[in-house]
Amino acid sequence: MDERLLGPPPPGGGRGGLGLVGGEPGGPGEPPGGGDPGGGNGGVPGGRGKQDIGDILQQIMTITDQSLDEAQAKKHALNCHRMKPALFSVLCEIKEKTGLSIRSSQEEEPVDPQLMRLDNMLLAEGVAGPEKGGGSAAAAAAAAASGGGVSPDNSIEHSDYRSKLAQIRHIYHSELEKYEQACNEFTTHVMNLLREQSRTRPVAPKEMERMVSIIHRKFSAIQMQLKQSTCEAVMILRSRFLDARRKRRNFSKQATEVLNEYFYSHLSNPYPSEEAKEELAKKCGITVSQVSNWFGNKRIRYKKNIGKFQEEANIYAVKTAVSVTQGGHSRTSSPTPPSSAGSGGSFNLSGSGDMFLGMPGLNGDSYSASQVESLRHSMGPGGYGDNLGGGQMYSPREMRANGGWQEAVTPSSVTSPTEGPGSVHSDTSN
DNA sequence: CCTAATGATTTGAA
DNA sequence: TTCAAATCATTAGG
Repeated sequence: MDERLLGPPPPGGGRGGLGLVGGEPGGPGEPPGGGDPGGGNGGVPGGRGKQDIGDILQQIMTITDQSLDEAQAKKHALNCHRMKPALFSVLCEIKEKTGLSIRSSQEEEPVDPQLMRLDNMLLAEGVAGPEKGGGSAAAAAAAAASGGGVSPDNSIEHSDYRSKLAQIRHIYHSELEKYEQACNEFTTHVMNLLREQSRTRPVAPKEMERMVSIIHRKFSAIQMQLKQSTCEAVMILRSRFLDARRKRRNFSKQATEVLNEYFYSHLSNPYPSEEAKEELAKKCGITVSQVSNWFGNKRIRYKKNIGKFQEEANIYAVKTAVSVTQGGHSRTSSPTPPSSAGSGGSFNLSGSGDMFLGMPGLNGDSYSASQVESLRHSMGPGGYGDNLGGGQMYSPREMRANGGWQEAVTPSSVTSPTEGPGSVHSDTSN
């Protein structure tokens, strides 16, 4: 007979999906009064009222321990309970009193500075922001900035870099979209939940907003992680592709030619000014810092082993001498390396600054830096070829030059047994 | 594979 | 900041 009261709720009950939007009014719940343990007594909210509310509260308390099915049934019972309106109003009152405290502890979003940083970086890298256009534009800008706008080999590497960056961007966006979707889904989920609950207890719209903002905050925290790892990936990519040390390219023959020309024609003061560096960089299709690096390396390596660079020095000395005496037009721009200059141009050298440049080559280790210096001094400041190229401007460190930019090197070191091209010095006496 | 050459980076001084 | 010096890491040639 009353089997329905004891048995489990029929499957057709109020259980749509997760029971979110439940509340089927026509569900096979208890008949009126069925949930009333005390029975009788009509709807008088007097003496028994308290106990009724306690009952309901108990149901609420235990609801979490129940299976969903039962919970569903109880919920329905709750909604249909005749004391529900009373409970509702009580809850409203409670809420009224606590509402202020809730409200005061919310609504302040300081916009995480770290998130801003990440956003900015992703935007700058072209990962975030407008799809293709922004990305390629940023990459192109980076290429232009680093390569001075030339260098075809550079662009190949950059295309590789760009494709990898695009990959990252794609992953980033799809993940972001996924998160967004999940966030929206979850938000509607919670909203539905709240809406349903609002039939049982008072739920202010403010509260809903707060809930939503909490959810959004949680998801934005996840997004931040995504952004962070994306940033890391980009950084790694950058370091792998843009760290020139890892992927070093030798400068083009022409570039080294230009640089060497400058170096040997300013041998007395091989410190190009900022302007000169810029011009050299432009001419060579490299960056200014690369020019600086080159000169730094050249100076130190030249100084360390002048003998080794004699031939080179001769070559460029000839070139500059020729270009000077012949009114600027010379084979400096000719693609063929002036290997013939070493032999064919030797006669020409004796007249220009070659007297000291050629000597060491003949004598091997008999020269010394001080000799070179004194010779240079005897020739007057600037040495040979220093006036090449017209508007040459010395860097502020020019004073160093006359004192000898290679003064630091000790002449004895050249003749010391450890170096000298000709010296053998085998100390292996064991 | 070994080695020299070479561009870039690091370190410390001025 | 720039430079010298030492060092690293890659490239090129044997």
